[in-house]
Amino acid sequence: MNSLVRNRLLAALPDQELEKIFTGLGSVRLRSGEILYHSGEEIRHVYFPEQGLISLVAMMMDGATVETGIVGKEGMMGVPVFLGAGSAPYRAIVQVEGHAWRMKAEAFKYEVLRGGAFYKSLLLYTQALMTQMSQMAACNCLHTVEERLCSLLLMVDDRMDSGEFFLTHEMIAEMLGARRAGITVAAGKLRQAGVISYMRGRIHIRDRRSLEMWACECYRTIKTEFDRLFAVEPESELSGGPRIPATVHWPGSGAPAGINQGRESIRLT
Amino acid sequence: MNSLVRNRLLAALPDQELEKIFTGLGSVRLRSGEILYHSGEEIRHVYFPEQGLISLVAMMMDGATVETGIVGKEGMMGVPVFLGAGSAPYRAIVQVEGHAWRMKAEAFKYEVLRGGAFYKSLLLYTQALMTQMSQMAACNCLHTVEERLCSLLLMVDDRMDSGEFFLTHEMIAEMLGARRAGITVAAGKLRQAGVISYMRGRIHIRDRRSLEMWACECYRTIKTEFDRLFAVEPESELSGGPRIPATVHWPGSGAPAGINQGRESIRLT
DNA sequence: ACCCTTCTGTACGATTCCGTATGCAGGCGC
DNA sequence: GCGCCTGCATACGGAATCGTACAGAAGGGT
Repeated sequence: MNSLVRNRLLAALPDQELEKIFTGLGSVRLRSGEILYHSGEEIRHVYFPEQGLISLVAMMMDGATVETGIVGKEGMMGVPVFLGAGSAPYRAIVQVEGHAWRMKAEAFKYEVLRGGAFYKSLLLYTQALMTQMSQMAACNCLHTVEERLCSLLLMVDDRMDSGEFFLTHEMIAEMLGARRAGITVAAGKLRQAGVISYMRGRIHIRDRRSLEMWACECYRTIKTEFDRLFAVEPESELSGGPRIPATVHWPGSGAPAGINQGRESIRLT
Repeated sequence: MNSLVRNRLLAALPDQELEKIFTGLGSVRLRSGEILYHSGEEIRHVYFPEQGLISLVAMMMDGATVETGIVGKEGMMGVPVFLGAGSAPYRAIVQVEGHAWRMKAEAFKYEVLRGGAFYKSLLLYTQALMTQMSQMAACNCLHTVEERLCSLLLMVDDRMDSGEFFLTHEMIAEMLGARRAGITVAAGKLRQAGVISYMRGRIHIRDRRSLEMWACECYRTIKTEFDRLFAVEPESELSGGPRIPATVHWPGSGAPAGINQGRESIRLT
């Protein structure tokens, strides 16, 4: 059975709790380039991506940007709300279009701060995000653009439903804090080696195994930590995967199209 | 009145709660170079530094290191415990000797996870730490060793009781993920300009204002976020600063020496 | 007083990446 | 079919940093 909720944080909830949360959720499209949070501004909604990709991006005064975190269907955008801070000094921007559930920050606080399984898993998710940031901090310092490109592609791919996604060299450059031309060179090498192919933003992972060889260890470190923190418990596997409350009424304009398409497995585990 | 508890997270607690926490605390010395947490290993204690400095350090397989977080009297070492993860993929190492309160991880979980003011402020501290990591990730990518050195010195200085502390070029190199020789060159420039002076590890900040000019914006971004999250509420300022329960019995071998020396103000605010 | 360790100063070729620029190509709008 | 915008390829001098190496200086131990 394919599930209707693909966001892992939501899908892992006990039926009762998911049902309760669900009434506060609305479905929204994530459009590439859309800025969800501006640096320092009040956070109005938290997002639970179902498809697509959102970046946490640190911005410098001269306009330089670096991605410091990445959120897809495995996580949530809006941890600062969860932590009791109304804003954060970084920007959240949609890199790969898709759709997400979202919830008003106020409602989220009200709903979640009472504790429960959801709360616990959000704490763990926060730890995972910190690991990501920490490792990226080290990675940015020690590894080449080429290695970091490979890690990025792997992390993106983990959060996608197919081995293909849309990211221009320009966008990647902003994520890695490098020049566009530098990305072209690095990506060119990967293409030459048959590891990836791409054309006008459409990137295709051709040989994932090789990509992992070219990547720095940071990718694996981060992934291992995610896996450790969100190890699937035996009983929840037996229970037939993610559930959705029977009585749910779909908010917004109905379920997003394509929700049952693509690969079934969530690869980030 | 000088306070006996200088750790800000503890000092900010209401009397009752501090008293409760205090029974679980023991006093320990932090010795330079001491490793408090090994990467990936179970965390046994959480630490609340009173003096000195602890680094969160990411380690690569080839032995390369980069600091991704820094903890002094403004914070706590052991956020992963708080978040429900028993370990984290980075190392905690004492950079500047001092002393701290520590608490068994189990007791900490039992004591803290019940909620209360402490819990709330730990959530905020987690946010501050994430900001630090995030900004450092960007900084490592975009700024020169010289700029980053300045930021580091400022962050260390903020957590010290005097404008002087012990850090060799070698140690700084490991924190910044750079070569020792590179640090010598950068530090040499600062000395030439009269901004700092140093001799065999003893570093003296001579002109803080200039140091801030040389530093990248990251220092200020991080500091601003700390200040925002831990803005002192009016009434707690009126109440005469940090308090300690009247009935406290000092754990360990009594209060550490020197606890009433040094500057009174906690500059990290 | 002397040794020995630790810390610092400095140098030099190699490497990575930047800043910038110029040209080509795919694909959309008209 | 023709422009035009966006995305990609490539080049070249220059800056930052690396890897490495060697030597001087400070200071503690014997």
